[in-house]
Amino acid sequence: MKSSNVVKVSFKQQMLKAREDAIIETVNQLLAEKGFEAMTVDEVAASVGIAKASLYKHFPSKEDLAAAAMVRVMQRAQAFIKTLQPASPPLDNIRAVARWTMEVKLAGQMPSLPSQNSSLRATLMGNTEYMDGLMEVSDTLGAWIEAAQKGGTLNPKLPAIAVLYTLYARACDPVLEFLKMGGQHDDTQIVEMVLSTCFDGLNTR
Amino acid sequence: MKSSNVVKVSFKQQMLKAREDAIIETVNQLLAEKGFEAMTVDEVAASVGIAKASLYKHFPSKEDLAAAAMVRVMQRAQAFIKTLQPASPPLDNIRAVARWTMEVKLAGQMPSLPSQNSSLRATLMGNTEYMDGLMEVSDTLGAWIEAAQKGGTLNPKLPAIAVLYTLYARACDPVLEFLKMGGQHDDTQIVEMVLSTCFDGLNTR
DNA sequence: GTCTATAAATAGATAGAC
DNA sequence: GTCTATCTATTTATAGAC
Repeated sequence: MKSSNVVKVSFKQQMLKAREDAIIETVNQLLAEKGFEAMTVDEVAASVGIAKASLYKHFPSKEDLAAAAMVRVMQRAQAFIKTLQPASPPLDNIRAVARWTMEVKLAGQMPSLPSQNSSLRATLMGNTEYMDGLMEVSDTLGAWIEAAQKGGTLNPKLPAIAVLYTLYARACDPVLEFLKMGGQHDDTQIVEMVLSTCFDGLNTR
Repeated sequence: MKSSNVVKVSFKQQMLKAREDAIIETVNQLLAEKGFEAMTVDEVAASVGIAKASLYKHFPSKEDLAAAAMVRVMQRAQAFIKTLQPASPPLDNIRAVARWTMEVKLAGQMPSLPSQNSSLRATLMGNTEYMDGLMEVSDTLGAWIEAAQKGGTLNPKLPAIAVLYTLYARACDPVLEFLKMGGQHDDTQIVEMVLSTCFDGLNTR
């Protein structure tokens, strides 16, 4: 009897999680496509295929809805970073993260960060899961950056924080979509080009 | 009598233009601060200090209001480019444009480009003034880029269009505001750092 | 052209039945 | 938890007096 209950509850929870995953997936896509302000809860509900009121049973507000999607992306980033070899040259890992970020963006799955004074910003900053993830990622990348600078592969004259921000900025680099719209290059080529401009610069070497 | 009329009309038109300039100035600032979707017409009216209905006598829609601000920025870019010496090394002029773009952005006067499927996008693409300005700027920069690539100062392996997009992207580079928020560097230092990452890359040279 | 007042549409969010 | 129906606030846009 007890174990039966446990199983039932677990099953229900699995269903719940599956649905919430579907919701977050949709929100993620809409955030990447049009941003937080332009995305409407009606759209989300229609796209998921449930009533708007049902959405609000899962998430208390539009901000929390978006925050859940941001948390998921952050978790994916953390998961990807864990697949990298700590023993690899730091620059290799840094480049791998930049490449991953751009691939996600090109796949239309990178939610654009909220602009300066969005209501989403405050929600995100109060979201422990998101902030913890952000800090963990920043710590890992920061260590790699400093190691690469000491190792002489990354320019040691740049503040490490500037390098870190430059990496983060690949998540919202419009060059990727511009080049994709041009139709002259496939995703792989685009990623390689932007990687080149990012690490090697525009000038001749 | 006739000349008096002419003067009167001209004066009225000057007043009109002055007011519209003030409106556009405000819109420009709001666009830079929060983007098109988050900016409201009420805000604009309140900030300018006139009634909302009066705004609509000047501009037929929110999109046209924003487009006017975008046109003005484009005109400023064109004006700045005209101050540059055609005989200068192309790379110098390219860097000057990049620097100017970032300075405008840091001053909070660079409206963020509308995301992929914004209603503003369509309006802008149908705005001859804006599109003509964009093409003129692109032609000038494009010529400099190709000259710099032939001259061996810009990496000739990169498609010129990719270089052009990379320059345009400085107008919405979040690294600038991130570094500014950090408070560790002044605007001049920030511009120099981002210029360095843009043209020299993150790697050691 | 500027204003007050008001439409008309849409947004985020909730009530309450099932 | 899901739904339909509704609320409340806000938003873009207009009417109409001056």
